[in-house]
Parts: sequence; C-alpha cells; structure tokens
Amino acid sequence: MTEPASRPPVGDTRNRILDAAEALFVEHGFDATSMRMITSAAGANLAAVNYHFGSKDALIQEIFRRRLAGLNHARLAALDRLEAEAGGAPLRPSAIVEVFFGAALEIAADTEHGGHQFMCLLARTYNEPNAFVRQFLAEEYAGVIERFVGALYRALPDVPRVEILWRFHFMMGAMSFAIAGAEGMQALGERLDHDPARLRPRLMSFLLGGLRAPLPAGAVGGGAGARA
Amino acid sequence: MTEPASRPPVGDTRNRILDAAEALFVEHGFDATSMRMITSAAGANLAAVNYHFGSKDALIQEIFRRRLAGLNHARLAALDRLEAEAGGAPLRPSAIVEVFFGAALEIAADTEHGGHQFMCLLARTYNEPNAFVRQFLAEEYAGVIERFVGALYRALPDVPRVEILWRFHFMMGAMSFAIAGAEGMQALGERLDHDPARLRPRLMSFLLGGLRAPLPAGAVGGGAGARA
DNA sequence: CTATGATTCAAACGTTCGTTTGACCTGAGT
DNA sequence: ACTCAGGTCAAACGAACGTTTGAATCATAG
Repeated sequence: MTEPASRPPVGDTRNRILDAAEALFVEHGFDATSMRMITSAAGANLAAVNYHFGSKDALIQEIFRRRLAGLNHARLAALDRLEAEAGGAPLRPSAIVEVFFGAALEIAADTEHGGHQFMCLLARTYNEPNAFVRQFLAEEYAGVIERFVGALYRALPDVPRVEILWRFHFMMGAMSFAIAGAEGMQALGERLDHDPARLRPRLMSFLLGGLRAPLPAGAVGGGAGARA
Repeated sequence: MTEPASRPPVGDTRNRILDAAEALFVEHGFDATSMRMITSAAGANLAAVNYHFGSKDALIQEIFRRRLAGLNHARLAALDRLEAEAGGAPLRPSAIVEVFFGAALEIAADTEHGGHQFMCLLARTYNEPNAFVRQFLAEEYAGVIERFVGALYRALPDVPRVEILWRFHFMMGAMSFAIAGAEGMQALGERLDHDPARLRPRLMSFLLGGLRAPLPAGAVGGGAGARA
C-alpha cells in the first residue's frame, strides 16, 4: 500500500517537514534555511527530506504546490460562478478584484494553519531571483492571470489590455506588501493597527482606486477607466 | 593621502567590486552570490572584498549606502523645495507622490550606470528576510517615510493618518513590482511593452487613483480622499 | 515466526562557503 | 638605497552545505 492511512502516528514525518520548512523559509528565506534546520525543527532525521522529497528544491516545489493548487482552483471556480450568474454580461471590476485578491487575503488571515506564513512566503517569492522557483510560479499562475486579466478587459472595454495587465501587476505588488510587509512597516517608524479584518477593505479600496484611475496621457482612449 | 585621485589605474578595485557585486546580487540574490563570483567578475583577488570592506555583509551595506544616500537626500530636498514654494499651504497629493516615487523611477530608468539594476535589487530587498538588511533599510528610510507621510497627511486632512500609512505601503508595493517585476511579468504569459518612458505615467496614475480612493467603510471620516 | 517493504538513523561523502594568512609587488618619503 | 604603508596574490583555514550510504528499526502479511 502506498498510503497506510491508519491511526495516529501515521506517516506524518512528511507533513511535519512541510510545515517546519514552510515556517523556516518564511523566517530566513530559502538559501538561509538548511536541511539540518528543517529536519531538527520537524523532529526528523537529516536524511528524511531527501527520502520523502528527493531534494531541497523538490521540497520547495511541494510546499508551493500543496497550497497554490487549492488557491488558484478556488479563484477560477469563483470566477466561473460569477460569470455564470452574469449570463454573458460583463462583470463589475470590483467583483473580479474581490475574487482574486480576496482569496489571497482569506488564506493570509488564517494564522492557525500556517496560511498567513505561506502567503508571506509567496508574496516574497514573486521577486525571488532563483530560476526554478520563478519558472514554477510562472507556470502555476499563467492560466489564472490570463483568465482574470481577460475578465477585467471585458469589464473595462475602454481600457487597453496592456494597461490592464500593468495595473494587475501593480495590484499584485500592493497585495504582496499588504500581506508580507506588515512587520517591515512597523520597523519603519509609526504605530499602525494590524487588524487583519481591516486589512481587506483597506487594500480593496486602494486596488479599485488604482484600477479605475484615469488612464495616463499616452494611452489610447485616454478617458477614465470605468464604473465599478 | 586617503584618496590619491591621480590618473587612470587608481584604486578602482573597490569600485569594480561594488559594481560587479551589485549586478550579481540582482541576478542571483545575496546568498546565492559567492565571494568568488564577485571577485572573479570584478577581476580582483578573492581576498579583495575582505580587504576593502571587511566582510560580505559590509559589502552589501556599502552597496545600498552609496546609492540610497543620494536618492533619499534628493527626495527630501525636493520636498523641502515644494513646501517652501507653497509657503505653508498644503501640497497637492500628486506632487508629493511624484517626488517620492518619481525619484525612484528616474534612477530605475538609468540603465547606463546600473541604476536600473540597483532599483531592482532594492525593490526585492524590501521583502528580504535577512535580519541585518531589513534593519539597515528601515533605519535608512524611517525619516524619509515620516516626512512624506506627514506631507500627505497635511494634503489630505480628511484621511486618517493610519490610512495614509497603509496606502503609502501599498504604493511602495506597486512601485516595487513596477521596477523589479517586469521580467517576471513577461513570464506570466502576455506580451507587454516595457518602455520605461511609459512606465512612469502608468504607475503614477495607478498610485494616485489608489491614494485618493474612497476610504473603506470602517475608517473614520468615511468620505472620499481628496482632490489631487 | 519469519520475510518484506517502508521508514528512520548515525555517519560519512565531496563541495563550496566566507574568512584569514603571510609572502610579494609597487611607489612615494627620507 | 632603504623604509614602509597600501595593495594584491596564491594558498589554506575550519565550518557548513546538500546529498548519499548501509545498517537498524518497525509494522504488517504470509
């Protein structure tokens, strides 16, 4: 049998390693987290990572895979539902933005099961120079981005597609900092309430304001974006 | 004499190391760039880094120091000039945003002297987990952020200061992705023109749209932000 | 009870890391 | 000519890295 699925002390070494590695990668980064740190934090033997995953790189990929699959599937399903309800009519931009970025914020609000830690890791990884990590993220996201950018294009027909792509990119940056940068922000001087319940409306109004801002002078169709 | 300042083959090993290290850090990150990569790219001996800088960490700090000092000084000087011209009247939010983020985009547009490379490195480093890099950035930025957030607060008296702080943070995220994420964006599927001359108005209209967006429901003074 | 496959373990592998050392070159000061 | 400080160099340092190995352990199936 491949998965015994019996009672309590099941093959959980694998999961303990995934959880410990995720937390350590958030705290120190990929390169600065050694196999010995991971396995000792997980209470496992040094060889356990290579036994269960094959290599450190494969462990990193598995950490992202197990979380991103659910996230992006939920995003696409929610967009499908929205478009089905609209029955061919273009969606409201705010609804599209809510689906994509709200899904991320919901995971980031889950501090119990490591969701917040993972989203910090993911947000930082967008700018990771490591080649195979970038490629893995790009493959995992390509289809989702295309779907959402397309939906926004239909929702904002006056805005050129390239402008929507750029603004989507800007929105990703704002979300990235909203999730991962809160600690770094407190270091930057001032007090701020870090209530995760208030983060969502804060980020959403900023994102929508940016998305629907008047187009820059050079762009075609130079008018305002559209209604939300 | 400390600086000979004589003719051609002056003590430029130090500068060659700084330039080579900057480029390599952009391409591979801090941890993945070894001293041997740096010194061989700079055409110097392996021991040269420790001789001229003391350690790898000190080299990293010096790379940021020599660039950030000028950038943040220029930002503060431009804000001083703006406030002097206004003669006590609050500034236009768009002018404040232009000064802070325009200064970064100007350096990022300079591909000749490594400005673009450095801004990519800086943008990525905002989310760097490395402890001493974070602290160094925080110290370097604390005063500047406080000045600009204060100016925005006077320009937008209806917006609570904490909301301005958050939106400034979001704007930093958008700028970070605007500068550093362009390559990662192309990997995400679609074609996009990467004309640096168009990047600035694109980002600026997005930032201003977000900054002046209606406040989220929970915030005090729930009205719109302000004029720009 | 024994055989089997999966898992854990201590120990070592070879490599690369950042740093240090001491000799050597060079050019200006006396 | 000699000194001496600033700079460069090849070589080595110990430590930590990711990975591999082969034996020990364990639960279960025959």
